[in-house]
Amino acid sequence: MGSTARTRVTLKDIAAHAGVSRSTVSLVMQESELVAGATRKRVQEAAAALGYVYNRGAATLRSSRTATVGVVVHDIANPFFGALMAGIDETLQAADYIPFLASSGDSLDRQARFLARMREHRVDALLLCPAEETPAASIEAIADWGMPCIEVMRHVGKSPLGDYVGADLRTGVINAVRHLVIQGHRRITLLAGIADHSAGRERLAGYRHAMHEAGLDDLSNVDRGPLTRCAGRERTLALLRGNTTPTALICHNDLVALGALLALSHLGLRAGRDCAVIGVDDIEEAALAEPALSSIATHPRAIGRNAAELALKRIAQPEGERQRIVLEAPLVIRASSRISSAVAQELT
Amino acid sequence: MGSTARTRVTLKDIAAHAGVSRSTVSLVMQESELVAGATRKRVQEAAAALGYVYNRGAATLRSSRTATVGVVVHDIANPFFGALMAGIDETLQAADYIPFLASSGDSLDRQARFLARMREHRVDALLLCPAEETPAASIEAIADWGMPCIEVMRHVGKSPLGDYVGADLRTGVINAVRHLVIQGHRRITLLAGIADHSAGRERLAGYRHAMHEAGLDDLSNVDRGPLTRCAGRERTLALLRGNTTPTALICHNDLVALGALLALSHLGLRAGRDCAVIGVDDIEEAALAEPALSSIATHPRAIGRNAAELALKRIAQPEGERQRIVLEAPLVIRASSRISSAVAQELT
DNA sequence: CCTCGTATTTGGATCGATCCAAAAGTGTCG
DNA sequence: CGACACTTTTGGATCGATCCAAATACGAGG
Repeated sequence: MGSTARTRVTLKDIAAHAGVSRSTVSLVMQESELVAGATRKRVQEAAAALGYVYNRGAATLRSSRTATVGVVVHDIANPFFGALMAGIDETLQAADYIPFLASSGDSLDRQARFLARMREHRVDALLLCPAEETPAASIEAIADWGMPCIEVMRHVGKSPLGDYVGADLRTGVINAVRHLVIQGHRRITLLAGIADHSAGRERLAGYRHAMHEAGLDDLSNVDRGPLTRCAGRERTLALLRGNTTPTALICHNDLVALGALLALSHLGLRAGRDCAVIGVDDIEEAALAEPALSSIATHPRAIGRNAAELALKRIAQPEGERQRIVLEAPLVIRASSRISSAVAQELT
Repeated sequence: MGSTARTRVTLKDIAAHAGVSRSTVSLVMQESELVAGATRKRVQEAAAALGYVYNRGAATLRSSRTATVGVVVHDIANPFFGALMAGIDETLQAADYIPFLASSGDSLDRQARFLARMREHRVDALLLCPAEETPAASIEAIADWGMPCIEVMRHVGKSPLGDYVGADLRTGVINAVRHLVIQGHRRITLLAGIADHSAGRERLAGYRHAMHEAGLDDLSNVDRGPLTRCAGRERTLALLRGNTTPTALICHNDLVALGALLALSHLGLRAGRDCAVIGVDDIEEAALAEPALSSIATHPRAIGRNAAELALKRIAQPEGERQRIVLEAPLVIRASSRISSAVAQELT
């Protein structure tokens, strides 16, 4: 197979070899229906014989389609975004698109630099988990560039400006609170993050709504802090040493919840019996924790798939009606929030 | 800021606005030293005033540099590869390069499709964790295409054909076995994967070497199976129910090891006291498991950084001498492999 | 003032595809 | 046989940058 490094094969070479014009070869490459079957075959054979490699850059220059999509996440090392990316990759691969990836580290500066680069590369669309504090103007600017942008998981402003794909965390948290209330819990604390973004606000709204519904407004308690496993452990320890200790914790994500489980076992308490714990995301680890962790499942892979599909649709119809896809975030009940260890069940 | 959608600004427009030629503007964009300071400033101001966006596609057509790099991993949802990717992204961002990402799912077919696409996009280099069973010919073919390729974590063939970045798992496993032997363990089982690739062979070589060194050849026991957390649990249960039960387990990766911990606690046994467990990768979760998991640290982020740096170097010097970078994989000793719970220490 | 070397600037060709309007080929039918 | 409709094919212009050899500007020295 090893070919000698001769000069690069272009459409012109194929045209000469197959006895047709450049234009015809181009049409074949674009899988156009215009060209006759016999001709198409001859051209394809010539291309194969010469070892032709399509030059997408050259095609882009004329047609301004790149078959690429830009993806920005906060931190690709976080398993949640890994799974999200897996869903995106899967869908794009099937459509012969390829993702450019960047981690913003929740820094506006890095996000801006990446966006500028994506613009230079003329990606066909952008999948953006906006960094904290991203101003609405940035999203509008992207639209202004003529670049379709899908906001994923978070959106800037009160409600999404354009296309959006996320999980229904509000309902998820409401279900979680109801599930706890039914079991007799009254002092339910929300372990939230510090930053103020849509995904955090949704959780908070669900929590407030459900606590109010249960007549527990005056027992509402929101604890704000960092969102790592370690922080979850420390914050839980602090809460349990306070004077009004909660009987149940709803955590911003599973990492924090797993930290909370560590804190409980460190104090010799049993999650579920002594204090209920519920996380968010239902990462793989949740089911295998000891005791198994109840969690509001956000299905990152499915979100990734939906977001990528929406991006492809928007590329095809740039002016189509904007969509807002909100996937269900069902509560998965496991031992960490059950007094008795009855069989696992799911609430919608 | 919202500009109306007028026709796209090109070098020609800037040239007209600044009263110079296209060529001069081009030189400014390339940050060439040739152009006089005053002219440069005038051009830059004109570009800013007109809202110019560099068209990298057009530049590529002529210069055949894309400022992109292709990255192939097996599964981006795996936290190990997430961390690896974070290191790659970090390094590339600093150099104004951008990664294309694809998950091969360890499928040769998907890998081949992605490689073909990368070729069409003319990436400047490739970072490849080769899928299982990748033939050496594929790697040679990539080189033949004139595309620098860095093998990461795994390499095809006995030893790397070209550039390679990985971790010294052989020494890591040797240290693990020695650490166990010193504590009196003799029946040490290696929980390996099924596939035959370099990373698996290195672990095995280390294991065989150290067992031989300790005169334990006839007690060597390699168990092959799937590499998930669940599989780790099941495989450990099966081993402990066998007739010659191991007193220590060295697991292919931390996921398997965490599964092993679950199995032990399920049987009412305590890891470290009743059976030692050591994993590979030292993922974040390892330190927080209960009991804390000993692990051979592969530092995926550092590997990602090194691999990306090597790629950049190879782009600058395509014909430079091939490199083989093998990072240390130190054994991090925690409670899961210690009889007494002495303070944590590290072995090199 | 002219010459020569160095520092800047420039026009035209070029990279490799697509687009478009027009040309060529094919078949049907009065 | 010629008109007409329809299917295929084609040449030239074009996308927006870079490359290169040649032109020009500038300054110092004779």
